[in-house]
Amino acid sequence: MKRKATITDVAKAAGVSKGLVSFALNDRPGVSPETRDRILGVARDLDYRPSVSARSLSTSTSYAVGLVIARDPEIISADPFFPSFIAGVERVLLTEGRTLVLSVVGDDDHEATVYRTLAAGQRVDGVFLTDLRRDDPRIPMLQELGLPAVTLGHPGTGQMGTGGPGAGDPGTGQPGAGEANPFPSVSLDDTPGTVAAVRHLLDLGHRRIAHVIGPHAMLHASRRRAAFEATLRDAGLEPDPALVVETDFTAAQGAAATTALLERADPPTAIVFGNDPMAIAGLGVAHERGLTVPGDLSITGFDDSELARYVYPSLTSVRTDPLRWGEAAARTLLRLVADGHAADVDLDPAHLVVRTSTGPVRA
Amino acid sequence: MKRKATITDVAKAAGVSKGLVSFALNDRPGVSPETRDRILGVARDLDYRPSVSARSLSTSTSYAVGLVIARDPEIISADPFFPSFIAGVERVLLTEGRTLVLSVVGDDDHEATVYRTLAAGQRVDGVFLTDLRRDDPRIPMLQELGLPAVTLGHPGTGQMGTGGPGAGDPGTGQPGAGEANPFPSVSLDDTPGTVAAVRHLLDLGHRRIAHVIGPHAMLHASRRRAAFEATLRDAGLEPDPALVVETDFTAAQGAAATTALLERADPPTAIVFGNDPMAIAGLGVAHERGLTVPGDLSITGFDDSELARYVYPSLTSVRTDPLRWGEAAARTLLRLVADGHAADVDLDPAHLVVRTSTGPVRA
DNA sequence: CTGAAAGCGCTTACAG
DNA sequence: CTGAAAGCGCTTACAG
Repeated sequence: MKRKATITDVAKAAGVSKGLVSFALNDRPGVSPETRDRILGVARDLDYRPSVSARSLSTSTSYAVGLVIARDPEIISADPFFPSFIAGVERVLLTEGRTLVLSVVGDDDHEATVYRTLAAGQRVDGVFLTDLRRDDPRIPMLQELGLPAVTLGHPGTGQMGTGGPGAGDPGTGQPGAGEANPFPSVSLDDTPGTVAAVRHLLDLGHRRIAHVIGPHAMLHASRRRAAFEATLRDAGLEPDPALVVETDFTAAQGAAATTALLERADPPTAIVFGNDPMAIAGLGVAHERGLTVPGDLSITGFDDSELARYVYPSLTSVRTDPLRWGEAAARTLLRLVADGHAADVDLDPAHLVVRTSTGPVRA
Repeated sequence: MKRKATITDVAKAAGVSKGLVSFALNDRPGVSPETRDRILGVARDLDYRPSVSARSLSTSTSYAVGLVIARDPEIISADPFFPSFIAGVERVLLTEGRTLVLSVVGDDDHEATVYRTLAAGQRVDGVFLTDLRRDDPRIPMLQELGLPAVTLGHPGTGQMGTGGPGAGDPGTGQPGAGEANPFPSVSLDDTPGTVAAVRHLLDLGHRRIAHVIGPHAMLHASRRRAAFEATLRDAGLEPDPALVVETDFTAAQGAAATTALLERADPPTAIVFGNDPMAIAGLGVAHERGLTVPGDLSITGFDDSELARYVYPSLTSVRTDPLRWGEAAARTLLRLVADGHAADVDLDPAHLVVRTSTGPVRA
């Protein structure tokens, strides 16, 4: 294990100044081609790699971006969203020589501390903001800290895309409380997926459709709920609040919600779940109670994880493509950090993937 | 967004030298209590946070550890092992002011590059080595790079604990090819879990038991296979190589393996799967083919993920506790980085959690 | 117990 | 096109 070569070693070996080596390496103008090639050759021979901390100190740049996930460990491991999202992020970071700093914090208190520490210590140049919440306190905090960020979805309207209100899209909801997003957003509108799921069930004759959603505090939960209810109203049905159950996204609460719904005097004939693990747990509960799916109960999931296609019956789900989402978010964040601004990105909206867990309501 | 306070600001405000501030902050001896308190007070007032890159540059320490995962994104998101492991790691990192640098690389070529870059750029002070492979090339590489590491399991014998060969444990296998582990290991012996799963099935009367394992190149796959076969031999049965199917750990290949096994002229009456997603996919295939579980087919999983208890029938699985594993690995790595050495850790071995996906063989 | 200074390995004006 | 020097914000011997 030989001592690491520094820029001084390279300069000496190439017979030039450190400054020139730096210029050559970062290919900035002002270095003659021959000198440049010579320097690069020497650097390669010496297996020279710049020290990130030295660069960071000079440039006030960390060459890293941060993701802090404020969910219970149990949920994170059950829900395939984040692993896929992260894989997408990594895909672009790797080619850009950037690094991902990941933080998993249980509760929200710790969350603020983590952001402050990351920002103050210059650990990261920017962060991803996921699981947007109503009047998300992280947005002003990040602004105050001067830490660039990219939001997943619009803070005003959840994850909504540019679609905007109109064109007969009943799930649109109101365009936010007027608060503009100071950060670029990368959105994947899940409204069409939710709407399609409900319409699909309506078309199959279902009239009592339940909705098992994520934490109310998360914007996308309330937005999906709005889309869900608007679609019902569009069909002339009055949404029954008793058929909406809030959960923390765990399979455990998905199962509990299903049990509660099925034990009602007037149980639903279909349930729309907020993620696949809950839907799979719901499937389990239905089977356990001797119900057949979709004969007695239709079920839809959300996110279309790998398992969706392999459970029995295979799960009708809404595909959101977390991998591409991660890629787009990373590209946007890098651009924001580099240029000081970046345009909003709207990915292809979520769409329904119909499989066999949904069927006609029993006559 | 006010300018960040530096150590110079604190020194000035406290009327002392930068050096003394540094001593006070890192509570090293040689600062009078009163001065110390004054400095700390000023630091708090100014909301001072040391610049990590400046500290890194002075101390040649990055205050970060690395995890590079060389699996296909698809697999990572299906398998809850890593998310849980990472959550455990974070739990201890957070309290130690350390940070996790995560890298996800598809293929193994990129893997080496990533390690070299992390090491050369001084991005991390140490790394976790997961998914140990036969004669793992990463071990000599890391040694050469001078990058401290902690291995999950012993390189010689897979994930085996200290249990060692003997005490009637048929799954022990040979104690490695003599190559000593230059790094401390944190092990969670999965042999007892595998043995218990097979014995459980044998007790239920099963004689044709299949094994759907992970990639052969991964040590734990071959070690579990050895444990599996030894347990069968112990019961006087000759393992049938045709009943062992290698997969890449995806639900897709778990499903395919199940189909292949069930289409045999002499299908198995029980299948032991290498992870839960494959087992759940296997469950789906069985149901799809009109088989009942466990009536016609018994199934066991591995890792005991959250979903295991909520599918139907609930999945008998082997609990490996990735969260505690992550905590222990992080503590060990931090100790190694700080002290230059750390003792091996053996966690409680994996154990079987019996649920309802296993039952007596049909008469 | 405290201060002044050098050094970590880069980048970046500033001169020539 | 190239060199010499200052500076980024810390830590750490070295003196006193």
